[in-house]
Amino acid sequence: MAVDREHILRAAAALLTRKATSTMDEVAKAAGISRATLHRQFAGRDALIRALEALGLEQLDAALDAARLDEGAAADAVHRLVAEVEPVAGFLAFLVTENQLFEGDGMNEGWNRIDDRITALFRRGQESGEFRIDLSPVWLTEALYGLVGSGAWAVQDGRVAAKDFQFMIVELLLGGVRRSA
Amino acid sequence: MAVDREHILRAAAALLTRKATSTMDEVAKAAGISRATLHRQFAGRDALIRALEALGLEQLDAALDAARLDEGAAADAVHRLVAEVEPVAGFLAFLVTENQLFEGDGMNEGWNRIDDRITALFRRGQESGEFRIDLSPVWLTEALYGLVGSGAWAVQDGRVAAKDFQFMIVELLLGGVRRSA
DNA sequence: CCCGGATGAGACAAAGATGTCTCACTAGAG
DNA sequence: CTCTAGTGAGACATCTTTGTCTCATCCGGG
Repeated sequence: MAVDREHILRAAAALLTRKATSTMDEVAKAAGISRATLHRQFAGRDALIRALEALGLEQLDAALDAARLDEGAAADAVHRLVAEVEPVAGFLAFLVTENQLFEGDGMNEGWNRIDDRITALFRRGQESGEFRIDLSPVWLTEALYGLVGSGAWAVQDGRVAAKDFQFMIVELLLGGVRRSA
Repeated sequence: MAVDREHILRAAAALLTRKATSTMDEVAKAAGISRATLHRQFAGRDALIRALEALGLEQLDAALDAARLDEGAAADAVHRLVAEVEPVAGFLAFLVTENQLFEGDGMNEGWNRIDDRITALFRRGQESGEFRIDLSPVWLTEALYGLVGSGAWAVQDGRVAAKDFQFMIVELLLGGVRRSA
């Protein structure tokens, strides 16, 4: 009878990605449980958001692992990265927005780890001569987040086709990063 | 003794750009007026947000006018566009985020006008042969929003220098759009 | 100088969300 | 079958924000 904590988080993520201001009651209904049970699993809204953050970081880390960022050409790694991140793009956009609210207090160290891994990829591309060096790896990482977020929203709003997600982002990003540009 | 409505809006924009969940009381304090007076000027929070939206659209329209999007090379127009938009980048990011909450109901027609003007610029660049044609103007417009938003946040968080704002965005965007990429 | 309109401060109720608690019910283990 | 832990439903108080209202005060125009 034990509720599936993972299931609750995924339902909450799906709902909050669409409507970030959903109430605990709405989250509970979306997960198919009562508000009381939701509260038994997560002490409060903050705890739920933190748990979602942990889940998102976990999924991102897994995506980065699957993308094998330190193998082969950096450009190919970017391709794999965007491909692996696509399934969690909407969720990521939600977390990034939500994270901006946590200004100052307890910034989860996990974000720095993700940032570092992606930044390292861009730096590797620069050092290998694949990428131009007049755009900092930190900015490229931020830009990637922005493009992924824009892509996720554009797809969700139906302004662009979902099948073009990877192509659009990778082509635009790499085109600007490629040294031959 | 009449309060400066424009001043209130600018103060509200500056505050809400940093903390989107600020209360009416905080907004009033930031504007240097009482909550009662704030309420006399704007019927409620919704009215305030709508007024901010109108202000933002007005500023964006002015920025687009100043950028003379239909003059000269499309790439140069993009340069001018980013330069003109920079001062309102943070504000724009706030409005775009806030706008996503207004799902469905009264979408302000002004956004479509802005979208159309920028989309037309990219289309012009494609038709003149300056820009590659395998990335849709609609996506490029969305991507520009994403990059501007990322740039604004990165500058605000101190991750990149403010003086690099234009260069970073234009170089990354154009590099991906330039046909020779 | 006097008056009117606007403001600031604060009280007040209403609404929404949250967190806690109780109680009946049910599924599953033993 | 019985017992128990976990669940759903809902009541309840609390907190925050919002929107309204009143009243004293102040500033400027006539």
